Amino acid sequence: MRVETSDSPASAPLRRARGRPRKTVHERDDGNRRQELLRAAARLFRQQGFGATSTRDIATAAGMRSGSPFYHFENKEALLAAVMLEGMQSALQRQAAAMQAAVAQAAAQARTLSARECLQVLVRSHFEVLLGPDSDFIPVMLYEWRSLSSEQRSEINRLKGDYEAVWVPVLKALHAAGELQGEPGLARMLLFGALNWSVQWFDAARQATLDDLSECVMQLFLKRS
Amino acid sequence: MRVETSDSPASAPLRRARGRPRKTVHERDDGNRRQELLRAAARLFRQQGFGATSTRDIATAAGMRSGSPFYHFENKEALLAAVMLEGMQSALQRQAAAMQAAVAQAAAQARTLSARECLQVLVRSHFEVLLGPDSDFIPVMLYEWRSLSSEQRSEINRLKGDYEAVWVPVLKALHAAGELQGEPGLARMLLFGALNWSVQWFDAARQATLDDLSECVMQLFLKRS
DNA sequence: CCTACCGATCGGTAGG
DNA sequence: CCTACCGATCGGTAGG
Repeated sequence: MRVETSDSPASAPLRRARGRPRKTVHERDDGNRRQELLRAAARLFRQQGFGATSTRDIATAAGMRSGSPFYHFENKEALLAAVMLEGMQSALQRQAAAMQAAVAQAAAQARTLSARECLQVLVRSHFEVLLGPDSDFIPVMLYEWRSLSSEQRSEINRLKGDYEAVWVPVLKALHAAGELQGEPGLARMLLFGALNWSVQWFDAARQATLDDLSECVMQLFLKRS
Repeated sequence: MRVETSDSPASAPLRRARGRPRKTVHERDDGNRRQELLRAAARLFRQQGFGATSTRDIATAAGMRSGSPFYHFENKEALLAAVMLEGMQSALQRQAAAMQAAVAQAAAQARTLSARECLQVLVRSHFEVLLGPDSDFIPVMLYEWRSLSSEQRSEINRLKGDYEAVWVPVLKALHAAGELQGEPGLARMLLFGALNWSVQWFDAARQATLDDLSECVMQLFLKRS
């Protein structure tokens, strides 16, 4: 479920009445402005890199003055970490939604999903996270990892672990069935590489659809059983 | 195994015999000092990113003062471009050497290389370029591409084209034989992604060898024929 | 969230 | 390649 950031008149009254904020917490209730900062930061970090993007660039892109991002985030690194966190949460939600929908559809036909079908769903969902709408957050996480402090890495690493954990039994089943070959640990990393690299070359305007891409992955990686 | 760019082989022992400390002045040995700058820049650009690495960091790592890199390179961007150029030239040399050695070995047995064997050689050579000794240059090229000006990109793009051109007929033959499936253009990009992503996770100290990795790639991507 | 501002650092240069 | 230096920009802060 994406957070709506475009100014809808209905959402304004829903926010807390003006007044003194709780001083201890930085992340106040003004989700809207904060969200605009996150989106601007994600876009600029992706286009230019973390090191080449100034907090002034981000402020300007979000329609603020140069000091204002530090009202929402402690420092530039915390902004990067927030972008990555948002990206992972969104990715986990999309992954879970895609799996649940597929399971429900199979159940309606009184059958279960094959491992092959599971992989298809995961691959397709992964491409959507990488290349679909609002897809700056995860590429930033993938390609700016080294700019994070080690403290911030651990929190996001937990979510990455959750995300990958869904794949493991699927890949294991395919390997057991002989449909996926090569040492499973290495094979998993190679597969993720094939998918993640797509952010470097995929151009939705000129090339294949995400369905084409997913189909190619299935054909390329899986053996006939 | 490093490529000497402008040094004569005789000059290295000469300097060493004098035991000259690096800061001694007025010896013109541009090739060597330039090479030290390139190596330091490659390492730092890879570790920290282009934007997060100052020219002072690089100068210090090469044993110079802050202004000295600009004696060798016009500006910071030109230094980045030089790192990438060096990486691609080295990669092309290694690729050509690996292919020639394999072809010669097959010829000694009065036979030709199969497409499968060609791919094996290319994959193994690619992993060496990415993960072997002196392997900072190509990862910098892969992950700092956006920091290059468009002028500098075109020169390096030519070399990238040369590098990929060697793969195309091999992949085409495997596709024709049914050993490699999926739309060939997409399949090539997915394959490169699987390989290139390895720089993000491979740890030579704890994990498999480059031979293990190459074997896994072959098993994962190729069908039995 | 803005105004006004600061100390630090950066890429780069002049001259030897 | 070093010394000495500069203008610009950066991350970040005080106070309202």
